Amino acid sequence: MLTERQLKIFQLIIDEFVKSARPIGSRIISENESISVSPATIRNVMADLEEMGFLKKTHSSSGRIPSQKGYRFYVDHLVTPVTKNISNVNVIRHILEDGFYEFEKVVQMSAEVLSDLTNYTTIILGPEVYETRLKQIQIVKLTAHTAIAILVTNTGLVEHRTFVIPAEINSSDIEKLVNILNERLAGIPMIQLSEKLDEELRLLIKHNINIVDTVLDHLKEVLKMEDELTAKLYFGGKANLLKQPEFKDIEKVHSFYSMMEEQDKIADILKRAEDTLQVTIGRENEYELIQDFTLVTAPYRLGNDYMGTIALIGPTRMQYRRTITLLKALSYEMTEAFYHWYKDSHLN
Amino acid sequence: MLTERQLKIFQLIIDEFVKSARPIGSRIISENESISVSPATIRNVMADLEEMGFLKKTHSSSGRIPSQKGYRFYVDHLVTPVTKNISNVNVIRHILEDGFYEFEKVVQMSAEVLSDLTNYTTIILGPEVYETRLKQIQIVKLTAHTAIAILVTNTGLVEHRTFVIPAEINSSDIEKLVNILNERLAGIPMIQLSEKLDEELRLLIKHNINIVDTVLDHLKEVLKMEDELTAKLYFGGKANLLKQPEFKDIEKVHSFYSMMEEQDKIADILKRAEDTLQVTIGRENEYELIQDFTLVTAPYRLGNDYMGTIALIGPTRMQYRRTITLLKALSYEMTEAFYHWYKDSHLN
DNA sequence: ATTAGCACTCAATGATGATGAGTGCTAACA
DNA sequence: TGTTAGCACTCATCATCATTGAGTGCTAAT
Repeated sequence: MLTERQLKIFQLIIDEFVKSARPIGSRIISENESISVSPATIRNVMADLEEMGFLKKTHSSSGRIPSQKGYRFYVDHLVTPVTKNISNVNVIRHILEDGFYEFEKVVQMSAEVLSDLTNYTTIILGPEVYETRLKQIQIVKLTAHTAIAILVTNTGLVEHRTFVIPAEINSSDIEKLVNILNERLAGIPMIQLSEKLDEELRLLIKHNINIVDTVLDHLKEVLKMEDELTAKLYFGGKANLLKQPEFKDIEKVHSFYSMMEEQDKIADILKRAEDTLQVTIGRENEYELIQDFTLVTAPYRLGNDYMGTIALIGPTRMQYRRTITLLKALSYEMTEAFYHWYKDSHLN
Repeated sequence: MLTERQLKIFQLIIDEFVKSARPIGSRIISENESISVSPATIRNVMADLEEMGFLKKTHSSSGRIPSQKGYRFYVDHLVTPVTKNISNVNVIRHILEDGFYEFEKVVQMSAEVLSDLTNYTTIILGPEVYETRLKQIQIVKLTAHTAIAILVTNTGLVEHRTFVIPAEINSSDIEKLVNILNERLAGIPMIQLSEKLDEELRLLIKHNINIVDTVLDHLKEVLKMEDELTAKLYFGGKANLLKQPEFKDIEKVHSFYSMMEEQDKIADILKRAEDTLQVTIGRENEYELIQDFTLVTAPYRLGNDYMGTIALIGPTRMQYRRTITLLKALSYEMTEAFYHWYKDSHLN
């Protein structure tokens, strides 16, 4: 176990390093008011901490910087349990209360605010589509041979897609079609729509409406919506990390942005974060391109059901306390907001 | 006027500089097969070109790089009139043909493809909303006290927004409301919807439907859609410029990204590009933050009406011929595609 | 008009030394 | 026995300086 003094010095080193991004020497620590021992003593402590693997040097006579193990320990044992930082949490709450008009916009705004507050990059994974159900479908004839299908989900997401229709089809047929679709498909999980249409509705529709098969084929394609159905990612503060000194060479910038372009990979990782707030530091990340960073993730829920994940990416030299506090707050507030928002949508 | 030899050497210098991004010396030029004079002679020619303002030096004994005036001259007089680069143009055409299912996606994909083909950053300005009209409106009740209004424009754009409704209001009232709205508002320019509702429909609606004023107030707000109504920007290849050697220092990267965040400014600039293909080089740009770059813009149309602008941002050291060819091709193809797509939408 | 030759300029590179922030170790001290 | 002053040592950083080489402009010869 660590002595109290060791802990204190360790914490100070982390704090200083997070501020300055430069190796911390014994002198800087000794200048802290709360420290009454000499630099030499601190050097001894530092040597101990290094031996235990919490600190490391950049070269043989440099100051110390936290190791990955050091950060891990810091996060697990030294990050004090969320002191509610009132003003910042309020910012978040206000957004969710005032601006709660639309899922996508709320999420997008949250991502941006969180990035502004932390100076890191936010990624929010939207609700799993497996969970969302069709609320209503609408078809709007746009030109003589094209129409737009609009799908509204129970989560308030609106998806739309244009498709080709034969010129012969008339408006009242479309109206009938829409009616049948709504009667039979409302409440069905989005992921099953296409299948249901094919298996259960095709005959029914053809019985009732004078409609060509191609329309149904197109509609089936529309209902598949492969791309749209995978959960969406919302980004905030993509450019924020440019401010961090660890990005002084272009190479890192480049690799960061190519990482951010691999949305499938990112989505995969965020999907796994269903449980609770998680901090994954450097090499702990499975995905290679993130191994220079720390990823902090927290789920948000609808009631008890996992809905999606909020994530922050920053340098391993991260303001962990602040980040964790804010992320916890946001995930809590989002969960709350969604609860109030949707609590009656379960009823109908 | 320039002699033929001066022209040839000038062109070679530009070509070389575009490739290498390094000042070009007389030796490099003399090594070109098509040049039969000695480096000394080339130096004389270069001195002439410099005196005329087409070239400049980075220091007193360096090779030459093109000046802004040089690029201007190159673009105006030496860029050969678009030799159709078949394979690339075909890529563009395929996207527009195969993928023409939805305006937004086509535009987004075009932006990305154009960026991939050029390695610069693409910005596409969506259709002016002043030109677009309401095709149909739909209201979907989402929860007991919220509803989503969905607006489809004649250009196939789908906008939606959630708003609060009183719990009392019932579905058949909403249906009636939607009917009236569609009867009276279809074909009206998006920009006037809110006003029309207030001035002409308020009484009519209240006459026919048992509805509270607050609903209409909310609806009026929804129809305003301030943010959504300003033409949208679609980006492609935002990270591409990182590859260019002129971005080796982080400062430039940073200023580039802050420039890209000023969407209003960018939209303003692109709106002015209604006429024809324009190349604006460095300081020719009014907007300061772009003055290190070259902006190439081309409009796309619906018939003869200006719809929006396609733009490429790259370093002044740009592959002008290629860029211009591709941009012309894309603007032509988009105009064509929209024409075929919408030609009958004028009729109804 | 062209070009070989030459002196000159300057960015880029690398070697050298000084500086200083930092260490570990030893010995003295409380 | 834990703390600390003192000291030799390490190494990144920075400035200085010389070298190199790619480039120029000018002059004189072709």
